[in-house]
Formats: sequence, C-alpha cells, structure tokens
Amino acid sequence: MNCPLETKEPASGCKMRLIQAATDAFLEEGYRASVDRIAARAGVAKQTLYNNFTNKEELFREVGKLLADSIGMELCLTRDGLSLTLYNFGIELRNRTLTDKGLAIYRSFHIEAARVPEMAAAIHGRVVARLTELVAGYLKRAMDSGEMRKDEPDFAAEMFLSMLVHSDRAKRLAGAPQLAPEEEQKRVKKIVATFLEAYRVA
Amino acid sequence: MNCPLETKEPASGCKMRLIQAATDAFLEEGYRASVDRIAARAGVAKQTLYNNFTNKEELFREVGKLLADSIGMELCLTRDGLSLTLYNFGIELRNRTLTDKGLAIYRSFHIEAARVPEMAAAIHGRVVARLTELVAGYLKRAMDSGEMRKDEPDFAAEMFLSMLVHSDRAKRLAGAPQLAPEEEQKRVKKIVATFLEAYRVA
DNA sequence: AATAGACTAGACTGTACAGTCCATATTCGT
DNA sequence: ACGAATATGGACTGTACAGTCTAGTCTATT
Repeated sequence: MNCPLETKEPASGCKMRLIQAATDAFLEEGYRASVDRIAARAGVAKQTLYNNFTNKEELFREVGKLLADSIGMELCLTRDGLSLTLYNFGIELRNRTLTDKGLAIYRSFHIEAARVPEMAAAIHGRVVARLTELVAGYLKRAMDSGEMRKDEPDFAAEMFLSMLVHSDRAKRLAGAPQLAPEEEQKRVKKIVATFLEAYRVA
Repeated sequence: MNCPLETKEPASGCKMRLIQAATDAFLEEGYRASVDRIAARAGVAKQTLYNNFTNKEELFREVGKLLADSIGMELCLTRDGLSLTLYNFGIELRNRTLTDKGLAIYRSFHIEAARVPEMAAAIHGRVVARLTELVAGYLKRAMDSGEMRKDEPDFAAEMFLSMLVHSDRAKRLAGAPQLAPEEEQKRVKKIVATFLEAYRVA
C-alpha cells in the first residue's frame, strides 16, 4: 500500500503513521516491540521506517516525548475555592494516571528508564517536576492568602501528589479494576480533606 | 511432611549459588540477564542450571519470591510513643525502598510485572498489602486509645505509606542521589508531623 | 514522456539467546 | 571401592531480532 493517496503530506504521512503504530506497540509491548511488527502495524515497509528514523532507538525517543507530554498536557488548576480546585485537579490527574492508558505509560516508562537512565530524568523533569511546581505555586498563594497554614509549598505539593496517586496506582498495577466514578469522587474528596486538615490554619 | 529428608535438604550448594547469581544479575539487568551469564556468574555449567530449574522462568520466579520477601521482612513497629514509632518505621521503610538495592528491586519488579501480570498481584499481596495491614492495625489502636482522630485506619495507612515513599522514590528513579542521614531524618520527621497533624484529635 | 523521490517486498547478514545433547569427569552414600 | 547421582564443557538447534541491500513500483512535477 502507498500512503500518499490518503494524506496531503506524503513524507510526514508515513512518519505520523509510524509514530502512531510505535506508540500503540510501545504501550502493549514496551521496547520489545520489533521494528517488523511496528512497520506491519503502520502498514508500511520496514525500509520506510529506516528512511524516517535512523534506528529503533530514535523512533522510541520520539514516542517517549509525546507520551510524556500527553500526561501533563493542559492539566491546570481552576479558580474555584481551595478545596474544590484541589478536588478538580485530583480527579483530572487521576484520570490521566490511573486509567489503562495512564498505567501503560507509567509501566513502559519504568522499563525504559531502567534501560536508558537519561530517560528517567527526562520524564521526571517533563512531568513530575512540572506538576509539582504547578501545585506548589497554587498552594503558596493559598498560604499567602491565609487559607492554608504557612509551610514549605514544595513539600506540601509533593505530599498532595503522593496521596492522590501512589496507593491507587499500586493497586491498579497489581490488577485491581479502576474505581467506579462515585467511588473515585469519594476517594478524591477524602484525600483532599485529609490533606487540607494537615494544613488547616491553627 | 511426607518426605522430611528432601524438604530438610536446604537446596544443594549449586542451587543456592545459582539463585544468588541470578538475584544479582536480575537486579542489574532484569529478565534480560541470560542464562549463560547467570551460570558463568555462579561458576557453574549451563546444564547444571537446567538440572536445578526447568527453565529460566522458574529460576526467576524463585528469585522474585525471595526479593519480595526481603523488603518487608522483619519490618515491624516498635513500642515507643506514637510519633517516634512512626518515625522509626519510616526510617526503616525508606532504608529498604530508597537505597540502591531497594530501587533495583522496585524497578525490576515493575518490568517483570508488565511481562507476567500475576507477579504484580503476588508482590502487591506479599509486600504492599501486608505493610498496609501492619500500619493500619497500629493506627487503629492509636485511634482507639484517643491518640489520633478516629477515621478509617486502612485509608490512613495508605496515606502514610504514600507520603513516606512516593515522591522520593520518583526522584531517586530519576537519578537523584540518596539523602544524607540528617536530611533523611528531617524529611521523615516532617512527613510524620504532617501526617499526624491531619489526624490530630479535634 | 522523463525523471526524481518516496515506497515496496523480501532476501540477506550477523548477533544474541533459550534450551538440548552427549561424552566425560567428579562426588557421595553405603 | 563401586555405582548412582550430579556436574562439566562445548557443540548444536532453532528462533527472534536489528539493520542492510537490491531491484523494482508508484506518484508528482516538469
């Protein structure tokens, strides 16, 4: 099959399809996904893959960057009250990290991070550090305005993110199903309440 | 019970050496460690490996069980005051999870868990669930005795464990060095204080 | 119609590996 | 001391894979 008929840009048409196929394959198989399978999945000859990427490594780096960004993308803090803002953020964050896709990303990254240590650092900077900074900035304002007890905002942000994600991710990775929406809401409410309790003004 | 002689037999010297070598190799390379390298590392012929284990898979299952147990083993709660007990527990837990070896175990297990889903469940049950239960039991008593606000002990335990481990593990996996002892102590103290603040009696 | 550039199928090379086979050597229980 | 069990090394098979090469095809442009 030839790509050009289906898209306006012949060159990047194939490239996009390759990245898409590689992404899907990566989430299913990690780095073990063979170039043959990826090419087949993209409906493209293996040589075409090598025309667009110097090697497997480069293709996966591209995939990695896109996936990493997709987690934190457009995740922001609303301007509702303190507790509602944190709640909304929590729901949204968990939606990105505790879904099947979010877990697949997490898992695959761990594997690649073990193989290519620089990747671990890149992901942390691109995702975790950025999110922590975002939340810390918000919490700092809440502290300044007297809504929360004054303390290190970075530390508080780390605790909040840990509480939101850690335990449930572990359960999900161990095979537990995703929570039903109402359970999910209850859980996030409780986490936010517990967190705010620790930071209430004296 | 039926054949005491065989169960008493603590595995031949070769078998032990193989498991030891496989463990080391596993922590360095994960499942990619080849049987040839493992056998060489154990100073043993490849055939000997296959005399003791039906295949690579079985050998690694054995290694996995031992490693999983080694994390939670003998981790217990002292009988000092509430805050000191939690502090001691936190220090000890972090000593097992945030050291190079602890991280290697975590990483490798993630990789294997992706490959063999049952393993993820087994680890969770063997390590995480057991620890949560341990802490929850302790917290429940503290709640009953009026030292902490009454609330779901399981949830509280999950939050405490998350706060202790999550953020710093992420940083370590991203390449950050282990904290110096005094930093470590300060951090755990702060985590315990924050946690207890959320659960103070009204 | 001629040509350049991207795409194709599929054969090919070289490497790494799991697992087997076998002929020989060592160890151990009795 | 002898026979059984176990260990050895090294050759061997079969598979999976990354990456290369070639000869030829399709499409757009001129």
